[in-house]
Amino acid sequence: MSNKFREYKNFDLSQINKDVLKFWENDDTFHKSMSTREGKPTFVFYEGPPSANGQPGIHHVISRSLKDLICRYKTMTGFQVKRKAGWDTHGLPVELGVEKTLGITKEDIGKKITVEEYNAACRREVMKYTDLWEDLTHKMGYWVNMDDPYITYDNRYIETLWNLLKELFDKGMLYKGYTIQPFSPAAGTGLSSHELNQPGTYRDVKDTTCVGQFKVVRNEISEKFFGNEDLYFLAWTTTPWTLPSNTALAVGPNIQYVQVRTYNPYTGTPVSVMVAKDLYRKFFPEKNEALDFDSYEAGAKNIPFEAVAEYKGTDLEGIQYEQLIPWMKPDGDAFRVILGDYVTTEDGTGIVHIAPTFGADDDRVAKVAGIAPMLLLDKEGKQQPMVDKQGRLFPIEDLDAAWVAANVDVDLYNEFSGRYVKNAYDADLTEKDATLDVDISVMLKKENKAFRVEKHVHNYPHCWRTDKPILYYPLDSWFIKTTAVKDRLIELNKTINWKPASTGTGRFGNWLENLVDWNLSRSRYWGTPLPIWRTEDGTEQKCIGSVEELMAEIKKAIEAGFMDKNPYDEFIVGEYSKENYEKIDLHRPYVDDIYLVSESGHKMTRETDLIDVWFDSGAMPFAQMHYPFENKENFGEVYPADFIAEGVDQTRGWFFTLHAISTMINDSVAFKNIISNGLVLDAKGNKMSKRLGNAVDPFETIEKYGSDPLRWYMITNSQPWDNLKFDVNGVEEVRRKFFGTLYNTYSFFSLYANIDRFTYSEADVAMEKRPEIDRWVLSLLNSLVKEVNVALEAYEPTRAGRAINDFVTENLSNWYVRLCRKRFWGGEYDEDKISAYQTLYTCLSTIAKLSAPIAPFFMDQLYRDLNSITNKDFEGSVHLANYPTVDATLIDEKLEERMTIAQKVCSMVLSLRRKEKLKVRQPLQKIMVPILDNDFEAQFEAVKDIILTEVNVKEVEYITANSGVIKKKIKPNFKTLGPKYGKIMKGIAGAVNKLSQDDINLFETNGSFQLLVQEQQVDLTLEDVEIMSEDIPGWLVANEGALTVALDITITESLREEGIAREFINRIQNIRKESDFDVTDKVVITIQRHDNLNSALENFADYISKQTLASELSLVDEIANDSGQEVEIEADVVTKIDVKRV
RNA sequence: AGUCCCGUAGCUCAGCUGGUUAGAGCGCUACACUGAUAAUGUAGAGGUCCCCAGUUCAAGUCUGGGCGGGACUACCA
Repeated sequence: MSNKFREYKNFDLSQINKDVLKFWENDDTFHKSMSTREGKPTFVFYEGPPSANGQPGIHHVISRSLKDLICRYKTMTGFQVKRKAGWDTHGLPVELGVEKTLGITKEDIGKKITVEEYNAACRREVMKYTDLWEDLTHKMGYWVNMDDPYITYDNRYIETLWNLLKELFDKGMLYKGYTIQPFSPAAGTGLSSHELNQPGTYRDVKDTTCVGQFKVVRNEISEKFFGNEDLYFLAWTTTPWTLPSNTALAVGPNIQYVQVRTYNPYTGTPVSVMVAKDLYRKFFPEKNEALDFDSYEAGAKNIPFEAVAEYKGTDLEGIQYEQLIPWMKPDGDAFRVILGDYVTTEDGTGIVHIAPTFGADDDRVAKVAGIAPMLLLDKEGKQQPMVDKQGRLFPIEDLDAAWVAANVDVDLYNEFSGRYVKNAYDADLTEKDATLDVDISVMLKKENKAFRVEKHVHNYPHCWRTDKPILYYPLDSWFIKTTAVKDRLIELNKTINWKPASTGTGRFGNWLENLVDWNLSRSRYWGTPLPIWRTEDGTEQKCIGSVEELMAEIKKAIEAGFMDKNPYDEFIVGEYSKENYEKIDLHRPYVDDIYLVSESGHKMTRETDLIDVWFDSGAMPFAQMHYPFENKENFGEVYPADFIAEGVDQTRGWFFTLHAISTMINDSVAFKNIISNGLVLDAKGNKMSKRLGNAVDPFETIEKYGSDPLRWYMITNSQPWDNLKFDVNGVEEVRRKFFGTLYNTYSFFSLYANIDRFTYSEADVAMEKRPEIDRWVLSLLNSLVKEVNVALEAYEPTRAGRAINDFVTENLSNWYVRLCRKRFWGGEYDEDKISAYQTLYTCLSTIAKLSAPIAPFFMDQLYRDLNSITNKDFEGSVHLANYPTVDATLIDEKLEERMTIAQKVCSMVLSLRRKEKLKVRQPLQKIMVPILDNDFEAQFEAVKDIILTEVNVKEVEYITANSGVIKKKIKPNFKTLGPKYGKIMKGIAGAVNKLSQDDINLFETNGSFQLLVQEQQVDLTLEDVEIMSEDIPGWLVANEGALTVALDITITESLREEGIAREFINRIQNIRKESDFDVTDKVVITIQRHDNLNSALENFADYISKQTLASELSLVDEIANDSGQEVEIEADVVTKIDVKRV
């Protein structure tokens, strides 16, 4: 094997990507990265399962890069990081995909196609794009263990879910309740939100609306609001049929309300009403303000009014009112004013009528305030809303007689019992018939309970199948009582390290604060079935927690005669193999065919609901291990997770369900650290979508650039939690700027190392023997190592990547390598040269390790290219190596500081040369630097040589502060003076800036100075100001911050000749290069005489020869036309050079 | 509508606990350099730090209110 460093012809990251993938495959590096860490502390990572029924996009690359880099980093720092891949396989998107593929709708399931066939299609559909996903995972270098992924439709996975559900059931945390959902009485079915989003469902309709007048109960709370008249709240509704179900009124906490004295327009009764200030002009036009109160007659068109008081919403909270339509009584607290954060003053009265059974918001705020809904008891003993499933006010005869006797005012209700709430639901009625809304409104008018009744056009959703209006209606659902553990959820959340913190305290924290019970039910087919069986009357129920338990219950059911045979007969209890679990299917329709027997011997059927797919994924810490059936003892090794990362859109999804299930089951967090990343937008900041055609194909990008620049770009361009405006040009820039520079640096190293046969076989050159610049770059390198470690420990990869980027492009390449080039080429293979090689090698190797988590491909290549030759700390792959740790003894802040001075001075001198049009090749005699303190002189002296070489100047002259030639500048130090003097700060600044040179000198000698500013004495010390040199009159001077440099631009004859010599060297080098000579070839040089050049050539012949590896340099009178090359040394000074290889 | 994120040069982003010339890279223009060369250096142009108030001696930075972009949740009398 060659012991030369590999040299590249061209730089192709895409090719490197492929080469390294092949290497990892052959070497089995991923598995090694886990097996070599056997016995080490574990770092637990959870993979949020993607759904494989959609294609992977570029946005998946960013969250997976984040996941991957943390896991690789932790591996390198010595942890064993197991990470199991997973697939999310259930849910609506899969079903919709299948419906589209098969050309059917939900209604066809069970009719045109059996549930069995349908679910089989789902099972096929869901894994449609697994190949693509695995390909992306592979190509982008996302290391996750795909040997044995968890799959949510797997029976073992479902069995764990059942087990968890049973645990919740046993704890009393699983209950059946209702939620308000869109419901179509005409179709007799609930509608999903996506059905409601079908085009054409929202239509403008004209309905009778009613402003109800709710009479306030006069008591201690309300007394202060009362005058002579009765007091009422006004609340508007577009659905008067819900008024009988009213149980509360909501006001906006920050809305202003006015109390107005007036007359009811329909009855002429004097009343006092409460309405939002922003809206009261709608009811009380300005023109009526002047009307006389006493001369008002009932029925007159213009009604006098008078605003008497103003209140804030919060002032009204708790006021009680009389039930508007007292047909029946709710069971519990009701009829008071509550606060609703969603109340607006856009329309209506700014006071919202609350009917918890017919509005989702209503239900929510009522629950929070402890207000009871209006529920009836039907003949079956079930609680019902006031409207039945056909859309009728519940017929009295359908209600429980005893309940009716106790709660219903039958005389009042009889007139309305059985009426349809919308005429559209009644086949016998037409648009012309009076609606329930109208009849109720008329009734209220008569009873002095309506303030305004009018027709109103509004937007209302309709059933997409029947075209009839939908109702928001309470439908049965199973819930998890998450509110019972709300405090604990909040408490545990505080222990989680969120990146960014605001998502944890804000978005997630607020979500927990406003937690409602988790609605678990889904009326679909492809998902985890709810394992609850019930008797017909609902009095007995069983929750099944395992297949074993189900088998036992089936056996009982067979004995009781409810089942003929056990469909899961072949299943072997206690045998956890894949094969065994493939013998059964816990999905619908199979579980639906299972009937069980209750304790009292009744037949039980399964609740047909599926569970929310988010329960599937949130339970993955348990279910991926088939806990507790397997892995019960070692569960603690993989729980809780140290780290997860997903898009911020998962906050209320996966993040919540993980947290909630873990808290409920184990009273523990599910994850300790979390990065929630933002979205990937297109270059213009628009959301990417396939439909708009602005989506970026990750495969194309990786193919073109390799995944390293893509990953590096995504990580370093913006903080992960900010949205990323994805621009391919940025990827290209990263490729060129960062990877290109690093590649160039390596190429430079390998080129010369191979020439010198450097293989790091020598012992390390002692630090104190290394030149300043080596110690400097190593100091910076260690500062970098420290910073990168800190950043990654804090889960802030952006900071880490940016720091590495700066070091490589600025310090290593543009400064270290540029200044050290001459040390590598030519000359002896001495200690200085070895030191240079070792230093550069260390930098490159360390950078490879530091960057490996972010750019795993190129860095592995680089690491192996370097270490396979030297065998220094060679672990076969960078991903098996140990992450660099800081050697604090190598960090020298003074050294870093003075090199910064050197860099600045060089840049200043170069800038001066440029202004004077003095080429850098022209040597100059000296620069002058003002020295204001001893420390600065020492610092400068240490980097003097570097500066002089870099700017091609022969010497430096220090000018001391008191030499009198320096013009000084003084600036106030706001940080020290501000707190001391406050208000007169501006005056002080003005006075300080005006100080003369003599004042400054006096200040410096005395160490203090007094000023009188705005009649106040100000004592300044040197701490309070910054004194710096500004100018050296008579010289060419540059200034930057506190630094000042003067350049002597006199060119003596000797300097001129040296300049000419360097011009020649440059031309000769060019010729060598054009002639394709090898860097080490010796040459013979012949130059044609020229009067302007001769003496320079004679005086600097040795210098020229040495620099160009010439064994002979001779001057001739003329070089024949067919040989040699014409060169221009200065303007109009032309001669010929002939360079021949020996 | 609520909650959260973002708004600084043409573009992508820094700017620590408030401190006085607001920075970098890319792009643009000009010049230089040339044994890292499909590199590199120097300089220049380019900013009402989204707007309005407030706190402060001092605000890109803190507070309040808007506006714009995005996400999630919800959906209305």
